[in-house]
Amino acid sequence: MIELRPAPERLRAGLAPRSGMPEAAAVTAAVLRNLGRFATLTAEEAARVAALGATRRRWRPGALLAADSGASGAHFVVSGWACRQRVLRDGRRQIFDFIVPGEGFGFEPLPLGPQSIVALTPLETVAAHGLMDGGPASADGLWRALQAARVETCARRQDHMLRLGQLTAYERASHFLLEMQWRVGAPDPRSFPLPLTQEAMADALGLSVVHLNRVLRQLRAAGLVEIRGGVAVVRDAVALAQAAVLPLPGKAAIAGC
Amino acid sequence: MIELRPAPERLRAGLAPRSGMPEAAAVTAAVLRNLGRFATLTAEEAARVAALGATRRRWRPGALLAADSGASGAHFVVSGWACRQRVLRDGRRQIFDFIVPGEGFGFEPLPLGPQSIVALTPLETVAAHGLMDGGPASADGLWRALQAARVETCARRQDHMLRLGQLTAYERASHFLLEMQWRVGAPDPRSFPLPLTQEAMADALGLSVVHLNRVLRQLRAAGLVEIRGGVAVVRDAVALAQAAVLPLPGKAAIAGC
DNA sequence: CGGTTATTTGAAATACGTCAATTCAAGTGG
DNA sequence: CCACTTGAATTGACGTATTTCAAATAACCG
Repeated sequence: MIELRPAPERLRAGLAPRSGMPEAAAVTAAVLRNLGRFATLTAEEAARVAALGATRRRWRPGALLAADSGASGAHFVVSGWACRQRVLRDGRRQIFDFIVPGEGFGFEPLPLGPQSIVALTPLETVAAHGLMDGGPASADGLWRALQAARVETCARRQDHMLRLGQLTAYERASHFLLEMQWRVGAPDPRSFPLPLTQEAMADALGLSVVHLNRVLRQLRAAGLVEIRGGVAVVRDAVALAQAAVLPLPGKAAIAGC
Repeated sequence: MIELRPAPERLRAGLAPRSGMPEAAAVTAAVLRNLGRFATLTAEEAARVAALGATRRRWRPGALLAADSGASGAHFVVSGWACRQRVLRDGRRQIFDFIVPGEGFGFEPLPLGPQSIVALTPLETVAAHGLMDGGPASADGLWRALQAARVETCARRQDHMLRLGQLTAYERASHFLLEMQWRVGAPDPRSFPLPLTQEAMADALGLSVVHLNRVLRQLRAAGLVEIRGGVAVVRDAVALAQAAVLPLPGKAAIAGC
């Protein structure tokens, strides 16, 4: 049986080529798209975000973006994927959360404890300095979007705890993939970029790589979802949601810290 | 072999009798002790907290203190234990966190998500309304204490994720007991109140009751810790800490650019 | 193309869950 | 003080989910 050849760039799926736009704005397109999910921004606010493009910085996979007491300031990831994680002496690591293009980190005013933020793919960030200069009043939409994003992050953490504590491996994987589909929000609802190694997913879901691999094979065999070349293809969204047990924080479901 | 008889009140260990104090202040003693862990309060601030005693309210085990979108306001638990939890349709439940005497809930400005706060023992709360009237400046110590408590809560949640995702049952139980010892901060460092059923602990740690029971038996047999009559007795703190696999800040990340 | 890292698969070990029953402690009412 | 009840703790036997070990592809990268 002849397999279709996966796309040439495997782990670059998070890097979207944006050719037709003015350079500065193109950099922060993902950020605008993401913030737009939470609140509508005024033209002035959008311009303020676009201006951040000047501070672009590149990182390679494995780079440490921020460490423990991370007073490194607020940033947005404009392309590529990162994660928050913590590593034990014996090598076990727990990934607390992934950071996808358009999302930020370091907005918490206080140190968050012994965690570090690490690039999982080639990555680009921009600094979020001065975004809120002038206080909440001067940029209401921005402020509300950032606030809402933080709330959603909290909700996601709860979902993650529930996954780790109560769901089976099969349910965990399904639920995780659904969450990612919803977060990444690709134009085509039937597939979305997922430039993660199985090892990274396993460390997030609290499973061994081997077992995650088997579970993914099950999902593939059952015709629910298929991951190939850094892209996840959803073949049966209904069945996938059913396998995931938990409803996603799609609408009114939102959690506090 | 004759066993010592456990204390008569089994699950009441969280209810400390405070007889020698003036009534109003006695109610909130646990709150003052807890906030004192994070910042020193002025006499004026302490009085403000003590005044909350007038709003005392009682709940019985199983009572629902706050529900999903619970805009029920901020409260302190002054005696007894509660938890934040979420229950699945099929009955599985994940306990996200326990709330011990002196700790508060509902301080988040935003709606709680699909979680509820439930009493695990007979419980008393006071409302925290008006605590911060006049803004942060008027009660600096209080404000810093509450802020620090919130940060600690976040850190605890990360610890919990790490427990659920990476630690074995034995390690989970050890780590959990250590955390509780530290939080409850009893006068005698060799024992502390733990008025939780094994079912509650199991639901927090993502284990079945039966297996948790076996793990606790192992810990007892190994001479590390013993739970009896709602009180945990730490017999070998060093070995317990060792079993808990104290996690360390993430490294394993390449410093790159 | 060769070296490296990721994915995939098999077989065996084990950690953990389920089912079912027993014990134990505390409460109730006679 | 003694049946009787109820809920929690405990234990055994057994099934299953998940891990570990080991090795073989397959994909990627310079």
